Amino acid sequence: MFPYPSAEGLHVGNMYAFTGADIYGRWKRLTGEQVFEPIGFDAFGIHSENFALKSGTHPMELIPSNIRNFTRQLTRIGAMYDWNHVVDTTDPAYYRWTQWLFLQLFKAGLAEKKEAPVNWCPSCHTVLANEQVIAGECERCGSTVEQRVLSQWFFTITDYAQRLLDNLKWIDWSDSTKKAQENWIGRSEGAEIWFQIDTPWEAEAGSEVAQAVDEARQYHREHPEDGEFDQILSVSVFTTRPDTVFGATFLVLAPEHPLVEWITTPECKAEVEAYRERAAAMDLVSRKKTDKEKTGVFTGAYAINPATHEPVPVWIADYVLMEYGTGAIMAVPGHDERDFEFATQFGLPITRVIAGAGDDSTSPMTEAFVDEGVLVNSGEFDGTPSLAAISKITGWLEEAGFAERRVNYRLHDWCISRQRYWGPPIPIVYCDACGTVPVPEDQLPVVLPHVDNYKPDESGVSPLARVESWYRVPCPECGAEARRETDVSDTFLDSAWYFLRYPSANCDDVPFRADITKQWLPVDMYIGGEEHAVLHLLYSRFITMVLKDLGHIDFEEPFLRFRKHGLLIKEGSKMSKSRGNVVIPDQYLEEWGADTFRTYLMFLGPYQEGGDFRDQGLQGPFGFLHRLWDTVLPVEALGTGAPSGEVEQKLHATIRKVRDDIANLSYNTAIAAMMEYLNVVRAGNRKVNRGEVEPLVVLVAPFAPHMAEELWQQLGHDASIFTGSNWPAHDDARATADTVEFVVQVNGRVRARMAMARGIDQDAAHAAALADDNVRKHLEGVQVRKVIFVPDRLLNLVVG
RNA sequence: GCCCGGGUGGUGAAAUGGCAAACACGGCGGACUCAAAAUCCGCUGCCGGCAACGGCUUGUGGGUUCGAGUCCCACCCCGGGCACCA
Repeated sequence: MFPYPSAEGLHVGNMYAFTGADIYGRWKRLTGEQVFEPIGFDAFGIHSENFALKSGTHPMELIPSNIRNFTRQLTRIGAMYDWNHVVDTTDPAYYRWTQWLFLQLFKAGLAEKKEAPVNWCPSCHTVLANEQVIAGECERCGSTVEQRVLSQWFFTITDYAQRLLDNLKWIDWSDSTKKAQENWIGRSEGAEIWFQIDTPWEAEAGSEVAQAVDEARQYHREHPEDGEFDQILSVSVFTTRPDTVFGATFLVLAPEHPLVEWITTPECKAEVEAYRERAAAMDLVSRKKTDKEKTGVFTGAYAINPATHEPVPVWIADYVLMEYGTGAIMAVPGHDERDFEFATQFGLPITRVIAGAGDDSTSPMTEAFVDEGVLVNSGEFDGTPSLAAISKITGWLEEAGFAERRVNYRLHDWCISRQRYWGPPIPIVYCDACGTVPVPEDQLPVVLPHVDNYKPDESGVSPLARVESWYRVPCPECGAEARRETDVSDTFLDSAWYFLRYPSANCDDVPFRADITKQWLPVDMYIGGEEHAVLHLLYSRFITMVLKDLGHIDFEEPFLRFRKHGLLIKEGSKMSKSRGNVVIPDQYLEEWGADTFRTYLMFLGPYQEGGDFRDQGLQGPFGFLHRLWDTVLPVEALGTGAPSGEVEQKLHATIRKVRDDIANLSYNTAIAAMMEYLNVVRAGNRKVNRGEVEPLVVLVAPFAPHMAEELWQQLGHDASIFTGSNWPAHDDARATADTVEFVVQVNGRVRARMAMARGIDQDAAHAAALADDNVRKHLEGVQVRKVIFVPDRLLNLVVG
């Protein structure tokens, strides 16, 4: 994963991630594979822009200087990057193709413009992401955040929800990452159910509502086969619990629901309007707080429960969200905690329709019963187990024309518009005559102009909207005066396709060349932090699927294997600027060298779980590498005999273990195995042979490439250790020792350990055990009832 | 509330159901040194014992098993993610 080049410079977390990936790549190369290991810079986005605003340096100067600094640091960490294929998302030669990508989605109908509520900080004059709203206030200035409705570009990623979910079954990714995506996509199966409005009042003659109802009635008379009339005068709800429909004692609509205007009675109008206004002003984060007290108002309207045929009141409340399902729910207070709370607060009826163990149809309800049970108070379905009733009742309502089976996803469409400056302009032109016109591909890139005042203002539009000379352009179709889109696109779009660009980074005429892409992609191994589990990794998958569907590539998953690495902490606590405990690699590289630093980072804990960085810990790998150096040099002092005996066995076992551990990213135990081997080689100050250490130099090369390279040359090789395939072969037969340490237990407690020949049979082992004094002592006066024999491991004598 | 991780010596951590604590750090003792650093050697989970050896020990409580850090059930704590998603 390429870094965001911050002004602070390379963080040790970056280096941790990159080193882990580099070791895997270097190991692959040592085994003779061709490896492409690229690096680049994800340099657009609000992060850089905010830093630029604060520091007073324009992003167009700030970013190149940050990239220079990062490049300097990255050349020192010992990674084998291909510096001829660097990608920089802010380079017009790159974002030209990001804009091209937008156009492909636009032409395929996957990009659409629609109104959407956003968080707005009235003092910073900017749209805020949900993460930037803390307790209803702007994280930077503390002003109360408002909700605004803006027109934005969306990618319809929801069209791909099922496929994004299905492919998770076969891609080889860390389980926790797959699980996070599964939760984010949030598939729920259920039903859409229609509740007909039982209008208890006559709409004011001549009013909009009365007119619309008349039109609908008229249409229905002419087209009875459509059933449109029912649709207009009914509330459609989504539920995963159709089994509880007999307990739906009221309906709740989201305050923004369009039907509210139609059904609210004149008496309730004032209150409803006031409530809707309040909800509209509230920021999106605090509105969704679960611990907030339930609020809501009655619309005056009633709807007919299709199961009970009873009228139920229709309310509006902000705990129902317009963007999920149909924006309306059937409230079942007896069996849903939120509905129960709402009903209790407003004195609405609560009916039990599912009985748990020990309940009957009249058991009082003091809290929502959400478990499985048996249906009660549900007409002909009484006695049905609730799980089975889900399908039965759905079918029954379907037959009567009141329901339809439905799948809903929590995943929302991807809003890619940003009313900011530091991003690629969205390549669209608005023309009065031609409408929304895509910029022709041969006119890309739409270059982001250098703008001195790029600070966002209260208008809610991008800073580019103040640059008339830039946004006034002739329409590409009719030539009339037209206006550019002044929003830029989301940074996540830049990073959703960069892996495709890497191998083709030097191609000017296409985003990625077909032959090169075929050779190198999809990515064989992708390593990165869990913080990107959903956004980046999901968007990349979506974009790849789209490009496959549009015929640009022939695979639909970008990363065949993904492994997340863990989080590095410092002496027990999270690294942060405010704590002042952030580890800057520079000083460590200076003091210890890249080889020691890399090896330590990989040794301090299991790579996929993270670990605790302690300065003292560097001593271990430092000593190990130095001992290796001292053992190999001077080369003339090394003996020439072939490895034999214990050293030979340990060598073969070590080669195998290091290979297996690197393949599993278990770097810490790979390093421990190499240390153990070196300890055996050096034990008792024995004479060391060349054949015993030369393979170790190769094993250590992925971790300490500089030193390994030097030792390799000292050992007389001309070419780099990473050319050809120098990974040593091992022999499984020689990796196992002839004798094993065998354990004798009495009742599961170890009473003796003895060296035995490998492959010894039970009788011989038993005889040897009985010859041991301590074992005999523990067998005195008792009878052996059972003997457990585990070959080459242990003998357990069970006595009683 | 839901979904992932995790809880093992003084510390970072190892351990296909089969010797808990590999590998390191730190500490203690020793060699070298006038001395210190560096380096090298030895010891180092806890309790008892001169020792042989014995007992105890992987967050808590139960269970399965000849045998559990590992599997099952219930719970506690820590880290991360999602969250009024019907």
